[in-house]
Amino acid sequence: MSREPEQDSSEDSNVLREERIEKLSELREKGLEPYPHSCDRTHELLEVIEQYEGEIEEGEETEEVVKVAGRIVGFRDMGKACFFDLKDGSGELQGYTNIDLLGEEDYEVLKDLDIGDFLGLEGVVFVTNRGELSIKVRDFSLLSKSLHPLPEKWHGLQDVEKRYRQRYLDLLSNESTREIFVARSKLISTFRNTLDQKGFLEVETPLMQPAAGGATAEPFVTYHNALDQELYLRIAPELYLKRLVIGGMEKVYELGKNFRNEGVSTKHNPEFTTIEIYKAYADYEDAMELTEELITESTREAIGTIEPEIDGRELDFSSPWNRISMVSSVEEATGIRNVKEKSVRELLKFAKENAVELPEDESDPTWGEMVEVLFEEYVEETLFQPTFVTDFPTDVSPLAKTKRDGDEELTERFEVFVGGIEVGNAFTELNDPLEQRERFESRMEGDGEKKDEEFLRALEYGMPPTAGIGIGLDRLLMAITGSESIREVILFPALRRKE
RNA sequence: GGGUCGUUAGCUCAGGGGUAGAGCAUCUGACUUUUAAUCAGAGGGUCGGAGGUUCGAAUCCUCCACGACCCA
Repeated sequence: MSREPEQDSSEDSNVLREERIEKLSELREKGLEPYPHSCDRTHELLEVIEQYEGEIEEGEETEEVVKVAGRIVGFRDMGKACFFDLKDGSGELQGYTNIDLLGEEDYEVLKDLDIGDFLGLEGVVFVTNRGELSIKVRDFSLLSKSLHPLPEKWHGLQDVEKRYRQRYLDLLSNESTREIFVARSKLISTFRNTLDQKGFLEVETPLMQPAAGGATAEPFVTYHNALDQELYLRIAPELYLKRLVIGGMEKVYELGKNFRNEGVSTKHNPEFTTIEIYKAYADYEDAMELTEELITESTREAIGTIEPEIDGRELDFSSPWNRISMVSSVEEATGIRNVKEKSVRELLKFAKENAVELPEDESDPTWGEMVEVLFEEYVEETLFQPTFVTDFPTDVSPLAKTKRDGDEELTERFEVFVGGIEVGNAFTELNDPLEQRERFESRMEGDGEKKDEEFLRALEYGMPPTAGIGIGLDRLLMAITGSESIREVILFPALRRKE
């Protein structure tokens, strides 16, 4: 069902906006264009600060004339002189001018500008009586007029809904928000740089797939008219990336979005960003080593430390990280002995006695599913320090190879936990095509991993021993910034359309 | 999907049956080195929406919308 877009009812057609629109025509009457095409600048604000901070004595001023630009974020009118704060992408700098510097006519124009307007300034740099580096403005030009007042500068924008819907205001008025997204950018580029340096190729595989595989999740469905078929937004790139390994691309990664048509929560957004990495001739031990390096280095670049304080505790990424097998972790946390030998019935009994709720759709759980349920209930959120949880049960790991010691109940699979959050999942990839077919088929009854004939055919051509890693970048960013909600690390999180 | 809480001026927030409030922002005036500038004055509201109870509702009740948190 499509609906006509509705008039934006939040548009505050109020007095403040009317006043500023009135100012637009006044400016044009004076021959000043409020939206010029370009501006001439010599310095970013931070460059001015770095060049002159501590270099000028109080009362002195530079001979060099600088041209800067930015948004007015504060204005202090003293009558025939005024101070204002200019902000650009690099930083903030105070401007000073007076009626003698500008002449009466220009000075009146300047005083009539509003907080939020973009301004180009020309002047010399000096230090005020109070010791603040400032620019003494001899000329200015309006670069862009703002029609709405900015959020109050002291408290910033607090309304959570408005922060998400109008993220630009959040970014402008809350420095901590800006820092998170700068960190996000650095995190992502460090993953890329590190892998590129190691000779990995970045690849792109379909976001729209004829069958949604590689994970267990409800997909979004869409439709291609010319092909006359349904397509699914991918829930994971895994099965395509393995085809590439089969095709001889032995070290590949893909960084991008996955889509899952499921609940929205503090840990789930319908579209989220992951990086998946495949390396031929490697196993999950190698994967742990690579995961540790990638996460540590990208954390260092993103937030400037590998020992951040989160919730009053020090999160320490120093090597080596903790490793514990899933079964041992469950034994430790629940007190159940010899989980490996316990029957499904015994584990179910324990769960029932301890009021552990099973997933709705698990009427007839397997041993592995029970171990996983107990792990999630008793262990997961206790894993504050970076930890590898290894050797997942086979029946919850349909794409992972079983243990090399012959134990078919367990796989060479691990998940990484940081700050109590699952941030990664990796395994020695199952490359036996006939076993993979059986694994798919034994799970066909449930809602598990769907069989993908095209993928199975590719696997039958032969895939070398391979390690695969998936890391949730939103989750990782949450963990290292101490964000309580995934919405704090996604610029435009999914929200219900507002009427 | 269920529970709890929230939605009041552009922003941040008070007010919990009896005339709609403050600070910042805006507007007017004063002030030529201020910095949350200061001082004097003014304007600004469908109290999220719709019903209901009441002599009277921002306030109590019901439903709806959106959001936050917890649970599924």
